[in-house]
Amino acid sequence: MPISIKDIAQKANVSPSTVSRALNDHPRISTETKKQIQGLARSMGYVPSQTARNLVTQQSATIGVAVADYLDPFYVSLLVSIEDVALANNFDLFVSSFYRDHQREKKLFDTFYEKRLAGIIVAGSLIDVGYLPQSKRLIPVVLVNCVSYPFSVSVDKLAGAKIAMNHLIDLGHHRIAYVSQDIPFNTEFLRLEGYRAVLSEHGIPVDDALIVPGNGSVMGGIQAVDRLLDLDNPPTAIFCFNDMTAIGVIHTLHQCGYDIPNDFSVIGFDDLEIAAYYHPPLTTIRQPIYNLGHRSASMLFELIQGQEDIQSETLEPALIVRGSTARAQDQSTKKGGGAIENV
Amino acid sequence: MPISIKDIAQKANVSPSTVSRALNDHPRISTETKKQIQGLARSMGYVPSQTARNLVTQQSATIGVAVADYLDPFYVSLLVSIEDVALANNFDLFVSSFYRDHQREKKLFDTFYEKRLAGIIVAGSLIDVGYLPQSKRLIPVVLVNCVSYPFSVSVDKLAGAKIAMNHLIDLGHHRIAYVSQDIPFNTEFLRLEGYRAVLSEHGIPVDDALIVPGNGSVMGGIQAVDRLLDLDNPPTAIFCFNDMTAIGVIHTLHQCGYDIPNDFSVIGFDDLEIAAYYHPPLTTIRQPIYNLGHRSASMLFELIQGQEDIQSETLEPALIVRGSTARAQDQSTKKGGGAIENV
DNA sequence: TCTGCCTGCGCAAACGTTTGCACAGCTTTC
DNA sequence: GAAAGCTGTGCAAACGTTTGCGCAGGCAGA
Repeated sequence: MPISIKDIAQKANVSPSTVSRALNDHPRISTETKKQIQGLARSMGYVPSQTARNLVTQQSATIGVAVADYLDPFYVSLLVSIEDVALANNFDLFVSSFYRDHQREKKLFDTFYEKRLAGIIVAGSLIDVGYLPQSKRLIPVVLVNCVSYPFSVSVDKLAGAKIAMNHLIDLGHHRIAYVSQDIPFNTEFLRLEGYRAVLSEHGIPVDDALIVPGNGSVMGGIQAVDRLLDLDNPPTAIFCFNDMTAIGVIHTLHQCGYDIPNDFSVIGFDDLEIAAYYHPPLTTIRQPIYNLGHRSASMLFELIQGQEDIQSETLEPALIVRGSTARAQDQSTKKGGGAIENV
Repeated sequence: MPISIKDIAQKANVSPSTVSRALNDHPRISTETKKQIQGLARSMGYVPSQTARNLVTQQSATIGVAVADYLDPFYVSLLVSIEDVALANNFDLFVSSFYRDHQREKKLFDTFYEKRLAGIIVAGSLIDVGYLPQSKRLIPVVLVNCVSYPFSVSVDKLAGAKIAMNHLIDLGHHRIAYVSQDIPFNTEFLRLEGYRAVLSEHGIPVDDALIVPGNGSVMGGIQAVDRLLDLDNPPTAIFCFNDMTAIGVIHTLHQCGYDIPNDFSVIGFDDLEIAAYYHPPLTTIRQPIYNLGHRSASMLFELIQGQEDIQSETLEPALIVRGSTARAQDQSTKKGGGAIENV
């Protein structure tokens, strides 16, 4: 039984409404009683109940954030940038991870709704447009990296994949593997599309054996390498779904005695903090994570405030060249063009 | 205006209380009306309001978790294990990071209290015993890694530091640096104490120049190396506050052209996932993170349920030898014992 | 002096639930 | 056949706030 506004009212010989007004700096209250009540509240250790306030005002100052997996630092960084915006608006965050499980994602959404949160941001959603009917339930939802949803902020994955592939091809690689994500959702498709498109542009046939499944984590990269090394004709470069995958890939190649980047070029996606500090430092495609979170949160607040003219946004990725990619060893001077048969 | 229990009541021609009982599987309700009301609720898209429920029952099924910094994977892993226990108890988590800022930590605690959460777990607290008077406010608080607090679960940092130091000394190192944490709180002191104790045990004088400040992040490790390499008589081994620091240390040593572990042995603390996948894989002191979170959460639930006989717990760390430490180059056969003067 | 406005405060309803109590109708027990 | 118990439901209070409305007293303007 924490102390309530009524307890203060009783002690101050005023009504609860006066106390409420005093604590909320209501204009129609004398400065004298205001001071007195505020002092009393402090000395009695009063802490307002958000629960009661939310119930009566029918709104809450917290937004829900669901991320695919907060063991992936990408999502944590995203969280931090979202938090910045939320704090600036005096909102706080209810965050949770659904561990890339769409059942848990749906359940999480219910939880958010039971808590009557002011709005929701979902990053790495597996149920995508599933939010369309749900969001009729009068609570704004912004999706991160989901272009099919009307209120979303995304990084252009297709462009990112193309930049990565062009980088590898510019280095003279033409036998390039792609380690994917096992869960087929849009950002995965776009990367694959970019992979294929760039190969075609350079007249390199797509070899399906070089497209191996990962799962977005280190372990996925490890398993992928096992498959790639078993190939009769292994790749010379590996484009990875994300940095965590790339770390798994490089780690395993190291374990097998290979040198990176001399034996294999490896490129990641995300540009996590660890990418710069890994050994070798990772060449990767940078997602502008801070902007991604910042814009998503800003968009959500615009929705909460009832703005109408809101449009999805797309941010551009960038190539960050570090130490995990290098010129292809064998036919390093053959650059692009022409249908080059595998060795 | 989401639909409420009253809307259902009206449609079903019963009282709100009947609806409430039907939805909560109250025993004294006919199976017939129960079925009908539950079906109606589903078809009308009813979602109960936790806000209202919490207000009337004066309790909530969510616990607050404050971590020092969720950019450090250690705390994220901790979160995951806490979440496991919470979910098993049908509670959810309100998590937030205070970024090693004690102002933000205090503010966070207020937020938790305003939300009238059922209990609180704080990991990496900077205000320690500050929770003693606060916790009189009838909300249970469990601290992780804070031995001075009566309800806490900690890893024996002193033992961990000693194990790390003994490992280095066993490898023939006697000029060993320690990269600390800048914020002086208890787990920092304990590591330093272990560092000093083991040196003394082996008759090695403590050289204060070898104790350099970090800050628990990669950047701290980077800056520490700059200072260590400037020394007239640099160390041959480096004991780091945690794995993130160790990564910064190794990265910088690599940048300077050194080989790890041949030129320098580096040992971390925590055993993050990345530790196993770094290059070289990190030798480190494993904190039993899963148990740490699991026991903390369990303890919190015991407190919530009003159990009385609750005692703090201490978990033991373990040495994980991987590739970042090796036998000292020069006088590798001199092992332990005797007062060995620095070269 | 009367009218009207402003100031400072209280009353009471409302938010959406839960739950103790009451009670009507039925069934069982002796 | 009366007493006692059980079953299913409704009433109303309660949780801790906020806020529209009302009102008393003071003050200014005419």
